Amino acid sequence: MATVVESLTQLLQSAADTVGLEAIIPQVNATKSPDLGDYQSNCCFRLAKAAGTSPRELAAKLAAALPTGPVLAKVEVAGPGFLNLFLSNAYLGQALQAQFADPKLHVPQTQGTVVIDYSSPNVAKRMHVGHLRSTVIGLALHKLYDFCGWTVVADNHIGDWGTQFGKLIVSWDAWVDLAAFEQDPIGELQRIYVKFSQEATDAQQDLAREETAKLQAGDARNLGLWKRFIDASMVEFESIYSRLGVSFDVTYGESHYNDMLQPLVEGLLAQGVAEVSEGAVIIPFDKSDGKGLKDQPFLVRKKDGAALYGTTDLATVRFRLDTWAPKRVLYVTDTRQQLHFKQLFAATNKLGWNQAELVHVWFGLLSLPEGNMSSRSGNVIHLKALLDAAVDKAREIVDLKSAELPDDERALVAEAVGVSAVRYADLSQNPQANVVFDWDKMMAMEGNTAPFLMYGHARLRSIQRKEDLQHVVTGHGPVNDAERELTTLLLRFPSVVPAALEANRPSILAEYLFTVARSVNRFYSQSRIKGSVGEERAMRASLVAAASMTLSTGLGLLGIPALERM
RNA sequence: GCGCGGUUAGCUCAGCUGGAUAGAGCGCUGGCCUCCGAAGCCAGAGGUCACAGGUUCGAAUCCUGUACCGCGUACCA
Repeated sequence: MATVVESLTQLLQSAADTVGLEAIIPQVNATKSPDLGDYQSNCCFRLAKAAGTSPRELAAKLAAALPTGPVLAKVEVAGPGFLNLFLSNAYLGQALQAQFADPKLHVPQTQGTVVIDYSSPNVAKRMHVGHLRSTVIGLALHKLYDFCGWTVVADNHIGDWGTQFGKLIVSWDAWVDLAAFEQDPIGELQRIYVKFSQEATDAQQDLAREETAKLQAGDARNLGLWKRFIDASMVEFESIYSRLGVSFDVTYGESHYNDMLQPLVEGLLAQGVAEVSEGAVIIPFDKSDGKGLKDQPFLVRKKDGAALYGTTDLATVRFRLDTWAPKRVLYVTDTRQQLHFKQLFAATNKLGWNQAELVHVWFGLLSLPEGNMSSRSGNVIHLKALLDAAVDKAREIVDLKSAELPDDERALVAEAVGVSAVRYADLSQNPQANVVFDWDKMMAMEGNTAPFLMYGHARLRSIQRKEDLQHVVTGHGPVNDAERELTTLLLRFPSVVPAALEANRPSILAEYLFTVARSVNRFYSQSRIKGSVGEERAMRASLVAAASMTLSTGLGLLGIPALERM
């Protein structure tokens, strides 16, 4: 069965043919108020001039040619030429049944591989709230693409190579407290790293460069220490990832590309794409390479011969193309790297590496009220501390509201609710705006929050249990306003998910789910299942089933568990 | 200088492939649990959509300019 929009578009098209309009693509949109119908079309404004009439007259002709019947209950011409389309309740019921007979809820499926590069923290540092956005947005995209049929390769491109290791090695030799390292590896690494950046002498700085070079040349001792730092870091990262439900397919860090870098640069020089400038190797651009790229060359080798992250990223593109032949590659990082990726993409164009669509999914900066976050100055909030605080707060609420649940379940609920609240706080806002960290906002549990959405779902499931309802959608159409509103909203799911995916903005889905949850609350305050019988009961039970499936599926795509009880 | 963002209700923000009276949350005021979960629902107060032009039947949305804020802008990532 076609989706609602497809059906309406088709009806309009055939009406247009009847009237004698040619080659139009009539658009229909959801209305914002039920008095204006369920859908409306503005096509008459655009077409009137060519047809030699006024929009209103044309709308009247189209309305007359639109057959009311099984789909359309009523067509009205309104205002200066709007065409308001009212769907029949019976059709809405059938459309809902068809949508929920499909495990993918009519979300269009796409073939192809997408590589998603997200989270990507630096080794030897504790994850802080600044890492939240990439991780949480990246995970949601991971799930969205997966749901839409893509083959997803999630790659955690960790910062496990480069100059910070020389510094760490020098710091280790000078200051490490092994007992402290045993206790809290990352804490100790971070302590000595901060100490280095605050206190290192010039001699130590030089030594650090030497140690970095030795590491990259394969020095056994340095490699051993390096491995130790990474292992400790991965334990730390995993503890956060398991709470956030994140898992990667591969974790090729920057180190993985080390051997490819010098041959790559030599190749670029040989091809004439790169050139030597001021002792360094650059890929120069002019304005034909992209807006703002003039005089912004891409650096691929420092004058001391070392590679830098541009080099690594270029090698990474090549490796990903060769390994997975992706159709699309997403880089989920903050706004500060926009120029870098613009340069990287322009460089791949010059090289003819056009097999994949490379997309920088960027998000705004998270700062603290005291200013920008900085690991060095200690002006950070650790992710674990934030999650723990949110879980503690959730626990208080669960204890208060759901004392009847067993203790261990309350603990699980608190963990799910607290972590989800934090996750949703970040997911639900415009990713491209900068935000100032706010404890109360991150841990809010009322209003437009994850707990609100989870509550909506849990309550639907509770109704199903208490009323012993089947978890299926029959074809009975809605009757009252709340039922119609919920139905038409649920029918929009198949267009919302691809929209969120194509914009690479999970917040589009989050916002939709919020409106669904509100509609659900209104619905069961107006339409009681208990005590209802016959067709009315079947219809309401269907809405409960359809809404709970939509919420659990949608929440799942955001990485939020849809609990049965909370 | 150039590039990329931001500016909408007291506060935090949606809405930006142009559409009919600009929406939420928090806070504030007032209702709703003998009734399937009140982490909820209903009602109310609250807005020159930064400013100025332009395009259009129609602009918070598109274009141009201005102001203020943030970020980036060759050897860190």
